[in-house]
Amino acid sequence: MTLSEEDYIKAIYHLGKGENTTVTTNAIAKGMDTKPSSVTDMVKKLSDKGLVNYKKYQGVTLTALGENSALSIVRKHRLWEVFLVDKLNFSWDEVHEVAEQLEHIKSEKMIDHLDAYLGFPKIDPHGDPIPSKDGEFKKSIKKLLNEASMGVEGICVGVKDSSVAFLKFLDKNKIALGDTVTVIDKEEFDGSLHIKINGRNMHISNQIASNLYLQISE
Amino acid sequence: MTLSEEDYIKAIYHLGKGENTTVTTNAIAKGMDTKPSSVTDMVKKLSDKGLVNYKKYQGVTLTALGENSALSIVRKHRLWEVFLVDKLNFSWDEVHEVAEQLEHIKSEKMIDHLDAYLGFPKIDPHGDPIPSKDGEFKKSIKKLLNEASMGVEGICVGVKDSSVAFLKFLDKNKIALGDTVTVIDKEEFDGSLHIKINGRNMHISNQIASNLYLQISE
DNA sequence: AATAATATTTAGGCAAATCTAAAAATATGT
DNA sequence: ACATATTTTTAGATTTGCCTAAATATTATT
Ligand SMILES: [Mn+2]
Ligand SMILES: [Mn+2]
Ligand SMILES: [Mn+2]
Ligand SMILES: [Mn+2]
Repeated sequence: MTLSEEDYIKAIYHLGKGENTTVTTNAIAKGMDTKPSSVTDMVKKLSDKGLVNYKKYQGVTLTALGENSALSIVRKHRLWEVFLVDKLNFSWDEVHEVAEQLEHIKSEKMIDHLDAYLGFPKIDPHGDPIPSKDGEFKKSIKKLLNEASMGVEGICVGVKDSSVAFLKFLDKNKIALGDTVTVIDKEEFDGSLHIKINGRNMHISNQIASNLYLQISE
Repeated sequence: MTLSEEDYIKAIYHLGKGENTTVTTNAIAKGMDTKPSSVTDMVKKLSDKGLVNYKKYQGVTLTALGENSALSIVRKHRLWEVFLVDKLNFSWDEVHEVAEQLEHIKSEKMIDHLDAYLGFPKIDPHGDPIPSKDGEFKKSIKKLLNEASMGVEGICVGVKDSSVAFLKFLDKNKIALGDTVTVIDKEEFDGSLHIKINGRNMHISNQIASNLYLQISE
């Protein structure tokens, strides 16, 4: 598989939301910042190679082979992201572009050794799950904290409001990315939440809760 | 610079022996396992970009810009080789092919952080020097073992032939980088050498001796 | 059901990097 | 010095991945 083919397969996988729903030509073009005619060309090629199911005007789905390939690329992408954050001190918002390149390096031995070296991580720096070598992983959902039901547990993986004021507030209150959060109780009146964060009980306003993303694994 | 341009620039650098000697079209073709006509095409392109000096039928040399680029690629290649050996437990005969891919990843921040993470190594797993960020490195004072005089003692710091076959031969015969070698005697007839390596006596052919670099302690 | 709007495909072309075959320049040998 | 051999360049073709413009299919609207 060429670099370009890999990027298409990965895009089709993501646009199909991990589940194998049909993806349209225009959606792929938008997702990859290219033209629909280019997508048609490539989709034919991928179909010839048995990576996607394609019938004119009907959109595409990944074949079993295509889905395996997609998971393998996603695995590499996310393992490299962990490497960049854990070992090279990149911050979570700097890794994507580099991982976009690293995911195409071809060496099964390298990626397996990297996996072991990183301690077989289960999620990447954005809280997304890392498929195992044989393509298995837990599905997870990203939700705003104020939309999580009572009792739900998740990992804090991002902010909606990235203003300095908000980030300073989080810092001051020792809320950081990667923290484990459990929803203990919700106040009907003002939408505020009682949560447990890294074992510590806290009461946070709805305004805060509606700007924190939680990754919830099923 | 494209991946292919980078590989050409690196090949020209190596064929020029690190010194900036003129390199011929055929030499590049051989070194890169491609055809002379392809080399001519690419060399024109590199010349247009100011990376090489080129006049028809006269061969090429790197410009200052070209040499800087070459050193930057060599730096990346060798740092990744150190990473693979030191962190991912690759052996020195397995790293070249993967480093050939990794050297093209574009992120200055990543390579500088990698350098620091590896502890600013000065040589790669084959004993070759690693250029610093600004393209400086100590020219290696290494000498081929078959060129060393009798009685000379040195440390094995690199190989000239880095083919898998040769590296495997060395492993099998327990010859490794860092080993201390003393030249006991030289056979005039076939150029073979009697050496002492880590206290063990050995008789090696001229072919082996002419592919092992020694750093001689004066 | 006919028309308009949108989505998708086809046709034809371009740039990068490669190749083969032929032509031109350079180097070598007597 | 001249013929021959070798090296290098040119000409023309191919593949991959992309593009624009035009044609065609599908979907939405009246
Ligand atoms: Mn990519
Ligand atoms: Mn990620
Ligand atoms: Mn390379
Ligand atoms: Mn090396």
